[in-house]
Amino acid sequence: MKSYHHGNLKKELLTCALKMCERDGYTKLSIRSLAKESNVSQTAPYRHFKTKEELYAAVATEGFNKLYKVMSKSKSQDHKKNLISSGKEYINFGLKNSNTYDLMFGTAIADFTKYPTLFISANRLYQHFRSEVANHSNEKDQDRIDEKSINTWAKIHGLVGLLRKLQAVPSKVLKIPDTPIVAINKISKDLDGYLERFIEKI
Amino acid sequence: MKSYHHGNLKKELLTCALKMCERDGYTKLSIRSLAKESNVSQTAPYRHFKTKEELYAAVATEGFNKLYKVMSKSKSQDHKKNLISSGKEYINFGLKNSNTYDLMFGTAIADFTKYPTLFISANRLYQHFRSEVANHSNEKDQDRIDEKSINTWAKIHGLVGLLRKLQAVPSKVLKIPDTPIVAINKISKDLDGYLERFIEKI
DNA sequence: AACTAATGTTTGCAGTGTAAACATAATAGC
DNA sequence: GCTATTATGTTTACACTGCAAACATTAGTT
Repeated sequence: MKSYHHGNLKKELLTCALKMCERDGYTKLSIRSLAKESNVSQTAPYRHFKTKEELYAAVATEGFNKLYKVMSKSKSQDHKKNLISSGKEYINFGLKNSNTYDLMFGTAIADFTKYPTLFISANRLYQHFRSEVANHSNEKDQDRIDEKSINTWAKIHGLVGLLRKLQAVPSKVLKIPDTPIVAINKISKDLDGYLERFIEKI
Repeated sequence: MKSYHHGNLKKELLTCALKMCERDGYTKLSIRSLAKESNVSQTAPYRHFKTKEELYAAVATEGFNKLYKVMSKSKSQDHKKNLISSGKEYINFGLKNSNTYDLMFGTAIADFTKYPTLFISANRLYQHFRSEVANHSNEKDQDRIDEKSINTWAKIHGLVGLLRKLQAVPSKVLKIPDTPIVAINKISKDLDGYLERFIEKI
């Protein structure tokens, strides 16, 4: 028999939201549909997430944690290997979890520093990435390390955006010459080679 | 006296939508609010834009045309100057017209190739950018030119994304050490120098 | 056992995208 | 010039949304 109080609704809402977000996109993730899929009343989620943005923030936080996990997997002595592995994992995450990725890096959450746990998760990810860049580049100057890190991040982030455009397009578009799509497609087909060249220029 | 038929509603809706989009963000741009601000009935816009996405596409197209305009302004003999100018204009556009920028490069329009005028505008912009990269790099191999172009574009695009995060954050956050925000802020304060170094690595 | 706080439901409001039925005006064919 | 057609406007309607307020039930403290 179902009790009035759910007991662990917040956690259940969050995992449900993550699932829905990935399945339907965050634009389709509504508080009401979330409530319905969790078998509670329409407004029950408001006891745990004051606004929709707060729910977004919670999902995004989970995203950063997941991404941190896969990016800190590789612990080789070879720093270059670590960085390449991280890059691949990042791209993979962006392509496979594209809807969560949007939440993490898009504009749905206006100011991510408003949500402490989100802020912390994002910072931790950056610090890890930064240390990999520092290790690889043998750089000492802290400002240079920062610049290289942002630099590299920006490039990978931009690349993910472009690869996703490629994904979204019907395949016949690939036959139209002189479009950015065919250029991206070429990179996509030799992503490993691209990343090798990529890393040389960091 | 106001006639039943507006006469030029489509154009008026579009300019109004552009204005509203920039003012309030594209998430706030609703067909109903657009209708209201244009002093027509709630559903009048549907005679000109079959869906909301089609309206988005129209706004994004205008965005690409605007961006093309400012990026093809510089016509120096010095190819490097042209490229730097374009980069600056791109960043500037992304920061000043951030909401339109989201529409152009975000996921609100699932498949931009579905809208021919949008597709054409985006392609034209890419071709222009690509020719600037080609001119600057003195490269002949077409595949390399494509890769360099995508490369550079990805990086600038990513940078815009990060700079916008910086913009969105309250200034006190800049005092918290060891965050990506302070790293981005450093770049932001010497954007010209950054772009100079940037272009050397293309 | 009783008071309080936490967490659930019901109800209600204003706003949304969009389909359908209808009204009016511009236009094309005769 | 009259009429049939088409383009473009309005009204109405439906299912959905975020969220506030009032209420119900339970868990935790004292």
